[in-house]
Amino acid sequence: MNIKRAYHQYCGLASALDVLGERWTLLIVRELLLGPRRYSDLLADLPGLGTNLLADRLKFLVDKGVIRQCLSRPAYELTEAGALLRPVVLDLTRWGFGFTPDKSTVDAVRPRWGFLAAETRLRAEWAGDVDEDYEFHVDDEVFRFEVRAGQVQAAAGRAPGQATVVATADAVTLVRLGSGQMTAADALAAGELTISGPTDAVQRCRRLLDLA
Amino acid sequence: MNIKRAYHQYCGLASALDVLGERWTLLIVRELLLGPRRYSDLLADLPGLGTNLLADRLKFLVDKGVIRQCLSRPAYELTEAGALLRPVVLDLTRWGFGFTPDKSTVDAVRPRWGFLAAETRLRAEWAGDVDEDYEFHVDDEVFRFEVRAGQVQAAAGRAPGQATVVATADAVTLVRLGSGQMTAADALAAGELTISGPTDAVQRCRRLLDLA
DNA sequence: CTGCATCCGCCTCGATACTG
DNA sequence: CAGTATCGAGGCGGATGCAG
Repeated sequence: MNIKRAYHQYCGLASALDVLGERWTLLIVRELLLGPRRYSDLLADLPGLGTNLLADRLKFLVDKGVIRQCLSRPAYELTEAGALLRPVVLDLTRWGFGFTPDKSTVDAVRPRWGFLAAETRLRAEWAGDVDEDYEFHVDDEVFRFEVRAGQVQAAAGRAPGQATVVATADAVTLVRLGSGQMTAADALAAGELTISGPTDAVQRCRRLLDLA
Repeated sequence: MNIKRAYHQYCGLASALDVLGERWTLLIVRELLLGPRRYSDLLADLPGLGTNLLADRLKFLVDKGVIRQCLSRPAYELTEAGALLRPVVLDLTRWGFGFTPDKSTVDAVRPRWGFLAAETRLRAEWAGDVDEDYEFHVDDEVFRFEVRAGQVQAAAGRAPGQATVVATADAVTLVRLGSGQMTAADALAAGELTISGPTDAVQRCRRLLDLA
């Protein structure tokens, strides 16, 4: 059980795949990108993943230093090394949109996958020198972008204070937007995406997320 | 055989992994990053990969539009969609260097993996407004960076014309450099890396590849 | 020899049942 | 709730066969 299959290649990519290459592993990382999650949450959001396999993967990732158990709560979170995977996951997600078919009934959808699709459109260089939060209400869950000093942070949950802008959409719409199957203009016109708040802040939010 | 295991998630990352997530797939893409390669080359450079599995993977990637058979030669090459994976592969490689152990005798090494490690250090924003080629002689193979109008292209083989700079190193040294196990200064001092050419061009080459 | 296809043993995966 | 134990099915790895 401890003898894992490895590529045994002296190469960074092979090393990365020795850690992340097995089935479900990168999807578990994706689930943790927006903050800590519990075992049962992961299991519920990854249909088809067996409970034994989830336990194996979590143990392995903890051992590799990609994730860790939270100190305060019974949950898992990314370590600093794991958080470095965010650009990789976003790049891969963008690339994968070229292969995402139209929503079929057999496909599962989750609010955070929609929010992740929104994040793939994030152009951090447009983060103005403002201090504001943009909330995304996706189906029944809430996420946010925190803009601070030209940096943008994505996380689950409501904004700490009052959000400057509140966007509302369902997950399918956000994935359609991210994959280019639908334009922001169309989604807004159809009422499938709403962005409310002060006009100038809404403009900044739309520019930041390429929702022109 | 045609019923492949898929995640059935409406998410770009899951779509990407449905294409790239199986064993060996991304390593095959890596092998094609520097130009077309033949079936037997791939087999030789991917020890442990069975011949049937390589045939399956190639067929699958052709079907997905990530690679294609060359028209002129009996070889496979990346399509435009496949070439878009370059930043993903480079990012993953960089990340994986954090998990690359010191060279052990059981690990395979290939010249192009060394060159890839060099490319992970490429900072295209430092590509000056020059027209020159930097050749890398890695073990018994030759690769090059072509700098043209602020863009950099990496490929296998000698430079079309006369290379402005010629760097020489073995693959292990380049992976050590890429993974931060060794500094360029140390490699140069030890003679494990040599960079020859006009002084100013050598400087540009070193700056471009963070070999200060 | 190159470019695969076939066969076989093993290990991983996925589902279910069970436990602290 | 958070895992562990078990087991059938299928993907994987290695050896071999075979056509061009």
